[in-house]
Amino acid sequence: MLDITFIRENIALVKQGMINKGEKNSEVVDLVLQKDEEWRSVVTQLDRLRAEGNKKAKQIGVLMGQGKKEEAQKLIKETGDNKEEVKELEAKLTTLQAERDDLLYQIPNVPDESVPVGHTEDDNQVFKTWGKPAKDEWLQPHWDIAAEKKWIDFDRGSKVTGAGFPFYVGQMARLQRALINFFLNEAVENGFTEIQAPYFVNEDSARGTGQIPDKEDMMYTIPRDGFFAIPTAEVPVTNFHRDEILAMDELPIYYTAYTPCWRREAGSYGKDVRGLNRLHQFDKVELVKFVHPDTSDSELETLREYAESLLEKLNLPYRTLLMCTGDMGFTQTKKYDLEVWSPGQQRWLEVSSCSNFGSFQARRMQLRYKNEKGKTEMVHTLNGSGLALPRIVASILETYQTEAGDVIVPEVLKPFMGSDKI
RNA sequence: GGAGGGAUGGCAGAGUGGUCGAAUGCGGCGGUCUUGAAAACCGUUGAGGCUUCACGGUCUCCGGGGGUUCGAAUCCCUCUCCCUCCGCCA
Repeated sequence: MLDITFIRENIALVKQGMINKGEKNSEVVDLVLQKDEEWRSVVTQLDRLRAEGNKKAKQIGVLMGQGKKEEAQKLIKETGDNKEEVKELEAKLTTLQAERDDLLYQIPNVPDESVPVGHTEDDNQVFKTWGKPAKDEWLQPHWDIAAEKKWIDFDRGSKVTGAGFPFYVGQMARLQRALINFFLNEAVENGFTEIQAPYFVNEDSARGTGQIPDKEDMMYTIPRDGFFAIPTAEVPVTNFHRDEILAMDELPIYYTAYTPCWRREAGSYGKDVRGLNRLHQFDKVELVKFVHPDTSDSELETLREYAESLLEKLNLPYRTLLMCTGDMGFTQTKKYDLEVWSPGQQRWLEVSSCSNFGSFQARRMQLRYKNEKGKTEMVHTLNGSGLALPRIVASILETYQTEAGDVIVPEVLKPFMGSDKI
């Protein structure tokens, strides 16, 4: 969420940000300010009353200590009416605060000024392209290759769990393990600390990174225990430092974590869900950064460059998109998407999303640091995929297939695969 | 799953109804001393809100939530987490 003081001082900016992100109800900005004013006036009233009550209670204490019971009794009688009023105001304050926060949660993060204004994916800017997308006639989509070699078993996955939960068999399972190892090793060599995280999180964590209330429907739930199956490692890893105040010399902090990810993906259909394009369970190596506010802009660029380097090492053609305001999401100030080329489908597939959240997540999580002057301030958080596996697997199968029907192992994965062919 | 014991400031650890937001020690920061450092000594040192140009004033927070009371870190209820023992177990 945004800082209410920031909103108060930047009304036009926040509203314009909402409009640019495609949020229609920018009048919530006015509503939240109105609520906030009401809230503050009640706080002032309540504080004054409580101060009075505290003073009397203290006096009573002193009198009791001196054994002046009658005088104390007299004072006790006086406190009665005050009490009722305090209770009333407290209830009012709680309500106002809930209403204010509710509105506050509806206001998205303000896009960075370098982000192109636009409404649909057509307005995203191609920031970079790398490699030459293969276009040969004979190229097959990965689902045909995988079926032929019995590498991925979608049918048994459906039987055992449901659609979108495939089995990976034999060399395909090994290829996934190879990718996970490759990605983790690379991340660690680039200064990220490896973390193994819980696969379920509680409600506070889901709220901390903004899945609740914004994207609640994307997650699988374990109602009996109040847990959510993580849709990305971002959730547990970013919440790792929730409710903490970090020392400035601890920053920046870089983490990487491999986890499975679960997403309900309600409403998806058609070519988007074919093969490995969109699954309910998939594997991903995630990257998370906690940084000083002054550095988050440059940290986003190095995060993007790192993610790009993985695709380059795998020798997979890709392009990087700078997402426009309308296509970037609620919590981000700026976001890049990396899309790998799928020769068998002749289309781009998103394999990484690198985002700067500014202090938006940190404020929800009360994740702060002590700055130069000893004042506590919100840190900035960033994250990116490094990388998501299924579409990489798809792209490898399609890119590294030969006309003879083999699939060659990418050079950097050979040490992990123990063979030249899959 | 059963029985019992806990949760206090960065850490350790007092505090069982009344000037307690909290003793004391350690750590941190500043200073004195020193060529420098250490030791010693002195001072300082939680977070957040409201208000104020500022000085300041004031409120809230002793795991979370609720209650009793004029007054709660202290009493009651409840939840969560941790520890010990038993059971089960990868």
